[in-house]
Amino acid sequence: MSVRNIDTKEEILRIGKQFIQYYGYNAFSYADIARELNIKNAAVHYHFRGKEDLLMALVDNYIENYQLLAKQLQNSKMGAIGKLDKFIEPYTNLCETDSICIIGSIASDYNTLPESVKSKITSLIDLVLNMVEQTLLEGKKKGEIHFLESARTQALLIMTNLAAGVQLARISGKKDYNIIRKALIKQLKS
Amino acid sequence: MSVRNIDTKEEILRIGKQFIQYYGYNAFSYADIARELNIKNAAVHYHFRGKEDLLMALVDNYIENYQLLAKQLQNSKMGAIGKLDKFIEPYTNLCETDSICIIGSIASDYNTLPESVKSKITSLIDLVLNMVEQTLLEGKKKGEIHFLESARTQALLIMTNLAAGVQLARISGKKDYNIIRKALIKQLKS
DNA sequence: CTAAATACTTACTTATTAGTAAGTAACTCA
DNA sequence: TGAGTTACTTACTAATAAGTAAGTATTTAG
Repeated sequence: MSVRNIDTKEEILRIGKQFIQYYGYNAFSYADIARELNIKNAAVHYHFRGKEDLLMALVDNYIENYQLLAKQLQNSKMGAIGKLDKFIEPYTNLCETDSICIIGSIASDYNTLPESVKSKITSLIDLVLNMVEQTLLEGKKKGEIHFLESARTQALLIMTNLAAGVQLARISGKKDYNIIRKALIKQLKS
Repeated sequence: MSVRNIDTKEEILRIGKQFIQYYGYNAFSYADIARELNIKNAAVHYHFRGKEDLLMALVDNYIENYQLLAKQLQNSKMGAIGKLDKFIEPYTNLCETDSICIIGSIASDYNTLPESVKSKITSLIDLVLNMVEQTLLEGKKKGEIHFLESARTQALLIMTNLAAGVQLARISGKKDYNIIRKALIKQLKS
């Protein structure tokens, strides 16, 4: 080897994340990742024994990031709307690249995934739902936002609106996603 | 051939529909369909030249069915809530078999699909959204249901709640789907 | 300075994919 | 009755999938 890569493992994770959000788990291969990074097929297997391991690492990654976000939101003095914006922002970014969220992507391929991933994704959803729920409760307490359902139910509604919103945006364009996003915030404010 | 099948073509469509809702477009093969129907791979190709043609036929099928439903709802004397229930019912049935709706399934695999399908799925979404929008407008006019957003926006919210609701149900169970479904109806009634 | 560990490549295997060409049995209609 | 036509099967191909074993160059540690 002439030039060593600084961190191939992280690059594989980066591309893997991109691919799963753009193509879906069953529609990209180790060869695709290798091509993108100008390495060989087997190099990907060196860092992640199998596709299952790569997916597990990716989900772990998301869990870590959401745990971090949850802590940040907990400790932040930001208002509930601001916090929800922080939660919504990544979905808006996904739209820009015709990508969908990891939960939607995994849910779609769920019945073809190994058991290890199936059980891990449950904690990710729990984490996200709890974070939104807490933010909603806090905002309601402060009188900043309003909703009639339980915070948990409201969190479910918001999450499904966003997850399917980015999916819809792929087909009928970002306009529909933005309509959904704005309606969500508007409803909570009124 | 000893015994001729009554209608293999329709059987292929039936299984194809099942598979796309259960596994996703990129996770089932003609071999899978053939195995299920006890025919050979090539027999599937006889009825549908390629996977793309099968998918097109499936989407056409959905379009026909939704056109029929739209007409039925238009001519029905049923109330708006009853009509929405008729729209929601299939999603509830999908949940029972850990399946997701065709729009969600196609949206997830969208970036890997042939152009022909991509453009056709747009009309399906249009059809569904218009149907819900009209039902909402009618119900509002009669004072049967209430919502603050435009009927189109409200239709988008309902559709995304349901589409992602069935996806979520795969992972965290039917309970969450039912919470979403009941909250939707409750909100429209109040 | 050397042995082991790291980060790969080369070269392969086995399974599965979509798809096709050629053959065949049964039905259909003139 | 016999010449299509329909609905397949048999038997294949070329491409791609995930995955592995063995080799190699570079880095690190003692």
